[in-house]
Amino acid sequence: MSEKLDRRKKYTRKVLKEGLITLLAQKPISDITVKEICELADINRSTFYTHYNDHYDLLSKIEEEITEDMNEYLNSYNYPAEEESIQMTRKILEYVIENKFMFQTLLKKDAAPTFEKRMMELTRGFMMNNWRGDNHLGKAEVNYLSTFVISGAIHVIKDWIAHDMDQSPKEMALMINNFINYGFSYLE
Amino acid sequence: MSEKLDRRKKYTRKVLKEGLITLLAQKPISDITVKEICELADINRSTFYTHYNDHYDLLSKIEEEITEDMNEYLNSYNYPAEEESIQMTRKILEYVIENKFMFQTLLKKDAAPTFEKRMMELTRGFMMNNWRGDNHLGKAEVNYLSTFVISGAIHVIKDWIAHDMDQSPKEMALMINNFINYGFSYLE
DNA sequence: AACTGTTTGTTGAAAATCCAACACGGTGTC
DNA sequence: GACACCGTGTTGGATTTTCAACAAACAGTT
Repeated sequence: MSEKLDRRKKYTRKVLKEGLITLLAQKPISDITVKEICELADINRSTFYTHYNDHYDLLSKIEEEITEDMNEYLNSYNYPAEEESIQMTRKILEYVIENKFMFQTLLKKDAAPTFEKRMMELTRGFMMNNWRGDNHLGKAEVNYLSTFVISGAIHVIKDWIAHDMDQSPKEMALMINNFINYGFSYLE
Repeated sequence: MSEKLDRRKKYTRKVLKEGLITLLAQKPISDITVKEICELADINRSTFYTHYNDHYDLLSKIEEEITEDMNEYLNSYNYPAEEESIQMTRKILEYVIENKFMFQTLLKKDAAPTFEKRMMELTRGFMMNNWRGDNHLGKAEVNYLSTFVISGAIHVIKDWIAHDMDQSPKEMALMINNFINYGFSYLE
């Protein structure tokens, strides 16, 4: 599954990714050139093309990596003495805080529009698996509702990021959870 | 004179140097192994040997680089409205401050004993060239005196570093200069 | 429309690095 | 002393990156 990477490959991809992230903090992906990324990363441009098709490809690989990593984190340790539904939300927020800069640039308006979509899907999948299992309703309806609810939650998170994460993850998790709960109460 | 370095060489040498400096901040050069440096720098050990003979060699290259760089700096721009003899000392201190961490580790006791010697020579050469030219005395005596004076000055700088550079470079330059002047007044 | 400058994607050969393996010397342990 | 362990320096072949060059697409200027 995961190819063996020798040191050089690892390094090359690392600095190219860092380079793109840096540039994404300044301008949207469409204004960024491959040449620019390579100069910043101090990597020969021809090397770039042995790893990625273009800078959009590189961006999607970055996003892929983050979502994979986040997914792993979400499925890891749980705080034992906390209500299950709050835990989930809290862990998501913690992960966001850990990768503050990354999320700030990738969720920024127009910087990388696809990232938000990925986050939606990941978060939704996770929630669908872990939310209290008492949904005896039609799958379709539940799915649509979760889209509705999670879209709202994600945008609250974006707001939170925009306000430089003033509230603690725990605090925010409680609040967002109330929103989500209220949304799901539609089913009852 | 200076060979052309392709990106890879530059990078390799850069991280190896950084690695050694990091380790030197923790223990003396004699306790450091080549293997250790390579692991920290994430560079294959065989590559190390294509650049340096051993870690002492690497250290000397580092020192060489610093002294060259410092020499260049010392011969650069002068503050126009300041007395010549103070300027010199001040520039030296400024350079030290710019490379604070480097000097702190390299001048640390037992970390790298040769560095001090290099600094002595460099500083002395610079002073001999720039000090007021009214020395109609025998070269030999002036040389010995300068050794005496500069050795004192360097150890004052070491003290200054050890005290985390509380005083400003300008302040220190004035003070050290007074010491030096007093030393040279021996000749009069 | 011709011109200028810039980015793109691709190529081939040179250069550098990686990796695994080796024999060797030192150091400490039983 | 025999033993295991670890760092050393070196080698050869595989892999990767670099560099310089190229034709092509594109944008902006006059």
